Amino acid sequence: MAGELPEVGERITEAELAVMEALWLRSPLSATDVADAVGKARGWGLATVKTLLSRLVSKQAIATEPQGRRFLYTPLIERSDYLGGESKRLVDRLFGGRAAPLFAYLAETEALSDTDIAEIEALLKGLRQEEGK
Amino acid sequence: MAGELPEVGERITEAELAVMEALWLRSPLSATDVADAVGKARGWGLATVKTLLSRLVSKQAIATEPQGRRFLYTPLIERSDYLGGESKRLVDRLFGGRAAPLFAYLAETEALSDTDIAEIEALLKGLRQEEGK
DNA sequence: CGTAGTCGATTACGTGTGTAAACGTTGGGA
DNA sequence: TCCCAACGTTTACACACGTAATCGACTACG
Repeated sequence: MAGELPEVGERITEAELAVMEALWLRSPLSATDVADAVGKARGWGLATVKTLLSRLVSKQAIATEPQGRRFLYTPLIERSDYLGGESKRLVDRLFGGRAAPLFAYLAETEALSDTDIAEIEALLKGLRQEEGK
Repeated sequence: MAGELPEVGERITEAELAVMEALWLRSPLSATDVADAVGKARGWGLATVKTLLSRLVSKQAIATEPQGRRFLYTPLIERSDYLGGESKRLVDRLFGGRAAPLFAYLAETEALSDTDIAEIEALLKGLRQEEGK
Protein backbone atom coordinates (compact mmCIF):
# COMPACT_ATOMS: atom_id res chain seq x y z
CA MET A 1 0.00 0.00 0.00
CA ALA A 2 2.31 2.79 1.11
CA GLY A 3 5.86 1.95 1.91
CA GLU A 4 7.14 4.26 4.62
CA LEU A 5 4.18 5.92 6.14
CA PRO A 6 4.41 8.75 8.63
CA GLU A 7 2.53 7.48 11.64
CA VAL A 8 -0.17 9.72 12.97
CA GLY A 9 -0.07 9.40 16.69
CA GLU A 10 -3.25 11.30 17.41
CA ARG A 11 -6.36 10.17 15.71
CA ILE A 12 -8.07 12.16 13.01
CA THR A 13 -11.51 13.27 14.08
CA GLU A 14 -14.74 13.36 12.13
CA ALA A 15 -14.49 17.05 11.30
CA GLU A 16 -10.85 16.79 10.39
CA LEU A 17 -11.62 13.90 8.10
CA ALA A 18 -13.73 16.16 5.90
CA VAL A 19 -10.67 18.34 5.42
CA MET A 20 -8.50 15.35 4.65
CA GLU A 21 -10.99 14.18 2.04
CA ALA A 22 -10.73 17.49 0.28
CA LEU A 23 -6.95 17.28 0.27
CA TRP A 24 -6.99 13.69 -0.89
CA LEU A 25 -9.12 14.75 -3.80
CA ARG A 26 -6.77 17.52 -4.83
CA SER A 27 -3.61 18.89 -3.27
CA PRO A 28 -1.80 21.03 -2.46
CA LEU A 29 -4.54 23.48 -1.56
CA SER A 30 -4.60 26.76 0.31
CA ALA A 31 -6.82 27.23 3.35
CA THR A 32 -9.25 29.20 1.24
CA ASP A 33 -9.37 26.43 -1.33
CA VAL A 34 -10.16 23.88 1.33
CA ALA A 35 -12.82 26.13 2.79
CA ASP A 36 -14.39 26.46 -0.63
CA ALA A 37 -14.29 22.71 -1.06
CA VAL A 38 -15.73 21.62 2.26
CA GLY A 39 -17.07 24.73 3.94
CA LYS A 40 -20.28 24.85 1.98
CA ALA A 41 -21.30 21.25 2.59
CA ARG A 42 -20.60 21.43 6.32
CA GLY A 43 -21.62 25.01 6.91
CA TRP A 44 -18.17 26.01 8.09
CA GLY A 45 -16.61 29.42 7.87
CA LEU A 46 -13.01 29.98 6.85
CA ALA A 47 -12.01 30.32 10.50
CA THR A 48 -13.18 26.82 11.31
CA VAL A 49 -11.36 25.32 8.38
CA LYS A 50 -8.19 27.10 9.45
CA THR A 51 -8.46 25.63 12.92
CA LEU A 52 -8.90 22.15 11.52
CA LEU A 53 -5.93 22.61 9.22
CA SER A 54 -3.72 23.70 12.13
CA ARG A 55 -4.76 20.74 14.18
CA LEU A 56 -4.05 18.39 11.31
CA VAL A 57 -0.62 19.95 10.94
CA SER A 58 0.18 19.44 14.61
CA LYS A 59 -1.06 15.89 14.35
CA GLN A 60 1.34 15.50 11.43
CA ALA A 61 -1.41 14.35 9.15
CA ILE A 62 -0.71 17.10 6.61
CA ALA A 63 2.28 19.22 5.68
CA THR A 64 2.60 22.89 4.81
CA GLU A 65 4.56 24.33 1.98
CA PRO A 66 4.90 28.10 1.89
CA GLN A 67 3.75 29.75 -1.29
CA GLY A 68 4.39 33.43 -1.09
CA ARG A 69 2.73 34.64 2.02
CA ARG A 70 0.40 31.72 2.48
CA PHE A 71 0.58 28.00 2.96
CA LEU A 72 -0.35 25.16 0.73
CA TYR A 73 -1.43 22.02 2.50
CA THR A 74 -0.71 18.45 1.42
CA PRO A 75 -1.66 15.17 3.06
CA LEU A 76 1.15 13.29 4.76
CA ILE A 77 -0.84 10.15 5.23
CA GLU A 78 -2.45 8.37 2.36
CA ARG A 79 -6.11 7.78 2.15
CA SER A 80 -5.61 4.08 1.68
CA ASP A 81 -3.53 3.88 4.85
CA TYR A 82 -6.14 5.76 6.76
CA LEU A 83 -8.98 3.62 5.52
CA GLY A 84 -7.08 0.43 6.11
CA GLY A 85 -6.15 1.51 9.61
CA GLU A 86 -9.66 2.52 10.57
CA SER A 87 -11.09 -0.68 9.17
CA LYS A 88 -8.63 -2.75 11.11
CA ARG A 89 -9.40 -0.76 14.24
CA LEU A 90 -13.07 -1.54 13.93
CA VAL A 91 -12.48 -5.21 13.30
CA ASP A 92 -10.16 -5.41 16.28
CA ARG A 93 -12.32 -3.41 18.63
CA LEU A 94 -15.67 -4.98 17.85
CA PHE A 95 -14.98 -8.32 16.30
CA GLY A 96 -11.91 -9.56 18.10
CA GLY A 97 -9.82 -9.04 15.00
CA ARG A 98 -11.80 -11.42 12.85
CA ALA A 99 -13.32 -10.02 9.69
CA ALA A 100 -15.85 -12.69 8.85
CA PRO A 101 -18.32 -11.66 11.57
CA LEU A 102 -18.15 -8.10 10.31
CA PHE A 103 -19.40 -9.19 6.93
CA ALA A 104 -22.07 -11.26 8.56
CA TYR A 105 -23.37 -8.14 10.32
CA LEU A 106 -23.15 -6.09 7.17
CA ALA A 107 -25.22 -8.70 5.45
CA GLU A 108 -27.82 -8.50 8.18
CA THR A 109 -28.08 -4.73 8.04
CA GLU A 110 -28.55 -5.13 4.33
CA ALA A 111 -25.43 -3.13 3.78
CA LEU A 112 -24.29 -5.71 1.26
CA SER A 113 -25.65 -5.05 -2.17
CA ASP A 114 -25.60 -7.58 -4.95
CA THR A 115 -22.84 -5.57 -6.53
CA ASP A 116 -20.83 -5.72 -3.34
CA ILE A 117 -21.21 -9.44 -3.18
CA ALA A 118 -20.10 -9.91 -6.74
CA GLU A 119 -17.10 -7.66 -6.24
CA ILE A 120 -16.02 -9.32 -3.05
CA GLU A 121 -16.25 -12.68 -4.72
CA ALA A 122 -14.01 -11.45 -7.48
CA LEU A 123 -11.52 -10.23 -4.87
CA LEU A 124 -11.67 -13.56 -3.13
CA LYS A 125 -10.86 -15.32 -6.33
CA GLY A 126 -7.78 -13.16 -6.65
CA LEU A 127 -6.72 -13.85 -3.09
CA ARG A 128 -7.13 -17.56 -3.51
CA GLN A 129 -4.93 -17.42 -6.55
CA GLU A 130 -1.99 -15.83 -4.81
CA GLU A 131 -2.52 -18.01 -1.82
CA GLY A 132 0.47 -20.20 -2.48
CA LYS A 133 2.38 -16.93 -2.06
CA MET B 1 -32.19 -9.00 13.80
CA ALA B 2 -33.99 -7.42 16.72
CA GLY B 3 -37.54 -6.37 16.13
CA GLU B 4 -38.28 -3.14 17.96
CA LEU B 5 -35.00 -1.72 19.01
CA PRO B 6 -34.74 1.26 21.33
CA GLU B 7 -32.72 3.78 19.40
CA VAL B 8 -29.71 5.15 21.20
CA GLY B 9 -29.50 8.78 20.22
CA GLU B 10 -26.11 9.44 21.71
CA ARG B 11 -23.29 7.20 20.73
CA ILE B 12 -21.69 4.73 23.07
CA THR B 13 -18.08 5.60 23.73
CA GLU B 14 -15.06 3.39 23.98
CA ALA B 15 -15.06 3.22 27.77
CA GLU B 16 -18.80 2.69 27.90
CA LEU B 17 -18.49 -0.15 25.44
CA ALA B 18 -16.41 -2.14 27.91
CA VAL B 19 -19.30 -1.89 30.34
CA MET B 20 -21.79 -2.93 27.70
CA GLU B 21 -19.68 -5.96 26.84
CA ALA B 22 -19.82 -7.08 30.45
CA LEU B 23 -23.59 -6.71 30.50
CA TRP B 24 -23.97 -8.46 27.19
CA LEU B 25 -22.05 -11.37 28.63
CA ARG B 26 -24.23 -11.61 31.69
CA SER B 27 -27.10 -9.50 32.95
CA PRO B 28 -28.62 -8.14 35.04
CA LEU B 29 -25.61 -7.12 37.07
CA SER B 30 -25.09 -4.71 39.94
CA ALA B 31 -22.56 -1.90 39.70
CA THR B 32 -20.18 -3.88 41.86
CA ASP B 33 -20.55 -6.91 39.61
CA VAL B 34 -19.74 -4.84 36.57
CA ALA B 35 -16.75 -3.33 38.32
CA ASP B 36 -15.51 -6.79 39.18
CA ALA B 37 -15.98 -7.86 35.59
CA VAL B 38 -14.32 -4.96 33.80
CA GLY B 39 -12.56 -2.92 36.44
CA LYS B 40 -9.54 -5.14 36.71
CA ALA B 41 -8.79 -5.31 33.03
CA ARG B 42 -9.10 -1.55 32.55
CA GLY B 43 -7.72 -0.46 35.87
CA TRP B 44 -10.93 1.27 36.88
CA GLY B 45 -12.22 1.82 40.35
CA LEU B 46 -15.83 1.30 41.33
CA ALA B 47 -16.46 5.04 41.06
CA THR B 48 -15.54 5.10 37.41
CA VAL B 49 -17.74 2.16 36.60
CA LYS B 50 -20.64 3.84 38.35
CA THR B 51 -20.19 6.96 36.28
CA LEU B 52 -20.16 4.95 33.09
CA LEU B 53 -23.30 3.10 34.15
CA SER B 54 -25.11 6.38 34.84
CA ARG B 55 -24.12 7.75 31.49
CA LEU B 56 -25.32 4.61 29.75
CA VAL B 57 -28.62 4.91 31.58
CA SER B 58 -29.09 8.50 30.47
CA LYS B 59 -28.21 7.47 26.94
CA GLN B 60 -30.89 4.83 27.25
CA ALA B 61 -28.49 2.06 26.38
CA ILE B 62 -29.20 0.16 29.57
CA ALA B 63 -32.07 -0.06 32.04
CA THR B 64 -32.14 -0.21 35.82
CA GLU B 65 -34.22 -2.50 37.90
CA PRO B 66 -34.22 -1.89 41.63
CA GLN B 67 -33.26 -4.82 43.75
CA GLY B 68 -33.51 -3.94 47.39
CA ARG B 69 -31.39 -0.90 47.89
CA ARG B 70 -29.32 -1.20 44.76
CA PHE B 71 -29.85 -1.35 41.04
CA LEU B 72 -29.39 -4.12 38.60
CA TYR B 73 -28.44 -3.07 35.11
CA THR B 74 -29.57 -4.69 31.88
CA PRO B 75 -28.76 -3.77 28.28
CA LEU B 76 -31.53 -2.13 26.33
CA ILE B 77 -29.80 -2.45 23.02
CA GLU B 78 -28.62 -5.75 21.70
CA ARG B 79 -25.04 -6.44 20.91
CA SER B 80 -25.91 -7.50 17.39
CA ASP B 81 -27.70 -4.21 16.77
CA TYR B 82 -24.78 -2.28 18.09
CA LEU B 83 -22.25 -4.16 16.00
CA GLY B 84 -24.38 -3.93 12.91
CA GLY B 85 -24.89 -0.22 13.41
CA GLU B 86 -21.25 0.54 13.99
CA SER B 87 -20.24 -1.54 11.00
CA LYS B 88 -22.70 0.26 8.80
CA ARG B 89 -21.49 3.60 10.14
CA LEU B 90 -17.95 2.79 9.13
CA VAL B 91 -18.94 1.62 5.69
CA ASP B 92 -21.06 4.71 5.15
CA ARG B 93 -18.56 7.20 6.54
CA LEU B 94 -15.44 5.87 4.90
CA PHE B 95 -16.51 3.81 1.95
CA GLY B 96 -19.53 5.59 0.62
CA GLY B 97 -21.79 2.83 1.85
CA ARG B 98 -20.20 0.13 -0.24
CA ALA B 99 -18.76 -2.90 1.48
CA ALA B 100 -16.56 -4.21 -1.30
CA PRO B 101 -13.87 -1.53 -0.88
CA LEU B 102 -13.80 -2.24 2.84
CA PHE B 103 -13.10 -5.83 2.08
CA ALA B 104 -10.33 -4.81 -0.28
CA TYR B 105 -8.66 -2.68 2.39
CA LEU B 106 -8.87 -5.42 4.96
CA ALA B 107 -7.27 -7.75 2.51
CA GLU B 108 -4.47 -5.25 1.93
CA THR B 109 -3.72 -4.74 5.59
CA GLU B 110 -3.50 -8.50 5.86
CA ALA B 111 -6.26 -8.36 8.37
CA LEU B 112 -7.86 -11.31 6.65
CA SER B 113 -6.82 -14.72 7.82
CA ASP B 114 -7.35 -17.84 5.75
CA THR B 115 -10.15 -18.72 8.10
CA ASP B 116 -11.76 -15.35 7.53
CA ILE B 117 -11.59 -15.81 3.82
CA ALA B 118 -13.11 -19.26 3.97
CA GLU B 119 -15.90 -18.05 6.22
CA ILE B 120 -16.69 -15.06 4.11
CA GLU B 121 -16.85 -17.26 1.06
CA ALA B 122 -19.33 -19.52 2.75
CA LEU B 123 -21.34 -16.52 3.88
CA LEU B 124 -21.51 -15.08 0.40
CA LYS B 125 -22.52 -18.39 -1.03
CA GLY B 126 -25.44 -18.44 1.36
CA LEU B 127 -26.42 -14.91 0.42
CA ARG B 128 -26.35 -15.67 -3.26
CA GLN B 129 -28.64 -18.59 -2.69
CA GLU B 130 -31.40 -16.53 -1.11
CA GLU B 131 -30.88 -13.85 -3.67
CA GLY B 132 -34.09 -14.50 -5.51
CA LYS B 133 -35.67 -13.41 -2.20
C1' DC C 1 -29.66 1.12 68.85
C1' DG C 2 -25.77 3.20 66.94
C1' DT C 3 -22.44 3.30 63.49
C1' DA C 4 -19.69 1.88 59.60
C1' DG C 5 -19.97 0.54 55.15
C1' DT C 6 -22.35 0.74 50.76
C1' DC C 7 -25.48 2.70 47.18
C1' DG C 8 -26.90 5.94 43.77
C1' DA C 9 -26.46 10.92 42.76
C1' DT C 10 -23.82 15.00 42.38
C1' DT C 11 -19.78 17.39 41.52
C1' DA C 12 -15.02 17.72 39.71
C1' DC C 13 -11.40 18.32 36.55
C1' DG C 14 -8.23 17.87 32.70
C1' DT C 15 -8.23 17.03 27.82
C1' DG C 16 -10.24 16.59 23.11
C1' DT C 17 -13.46 18.37 19.78
C1' DG C 18 -16.52 21.42 17.10
C1' DT C 19 -16.91 25.86 16.00
C1' DA C 20 -15.30 30.32 15.68
C1' DA C 21 -13.59 35.36 16.75
C1' DA C 22 -9.60 38.31 17.69
C1' DC C 23 -4.93 39.55 16.78
C1' DG C 24 -0.66 40.76 14.67
C1' DT C 25 1.73 40.89 10.31
C1' DT C 26 2.47 41.73 5.59
C1' DG C 27 1.93 42.12 0.56
C1' DG C 28 -0.42 44.44 -3.09
C1' DG C 29 -3.34 47.90 -5.04
C1' DA C 30 -4.51 52.99 -4.98
C1' DT D 1 3.67 55.44 0.28
C1' DC D 2 -0.42 54.07 2.89
C1' DC D 3 -3.96 51.28 4.09
C1' DC D 4 -6.88 47.30 3.60
C1' DA D 5 -7.52 42.74 2.88
C1' DA D 6 -5.95 38.30 3.62
C1' DC D 7 -2.71 35.03 6.16
C1' DG D 8 -1.38 32.16 9.89
C1' DT D 9 -1.51 32.18 15.02
C1' DT D 10 -3.65 32.68 19.38
C1' DT D 11 -7.41 32.61 22.22
C1' DA D 12 -12.27 31.28 23.31
C1' DC D 13 -15.97 28.56 24.77
C1' DA D 14 -19.37 24.95 25.30
C1' DC D 15 -19.88 20.20 25.42
C1' DA D 16 -18.23 15.20 25.46
C1' DC D 17 -15.24 11.92 27.64
C1' DG D 18 -12.13 9.52 30.86
C1' DT D 19 -11.49 9.11 35.42
C1' DA D 20 -12.69 9.82 39.92
C1' DA D 21 -13.94 11.94 44.81
C1' DT D 22 -17.59 13.49 47.66
C1' DC D 23 -22.20 13.49 49.63
C1' DG D 24 -26.50 12.23 51.66
C1' DA D 25 -29.25 8.30 52.58
C1' DC D 26 -29.93 3.87 54.27
C1' DT D 27 -29.07 -0.93 55.85
C1' DA D 28 -27.09 -4.43 58.18
C1' DC D 29 -23.85 -5.86 61.72
C1' DG D 30 -22.35 -5.56 66.26
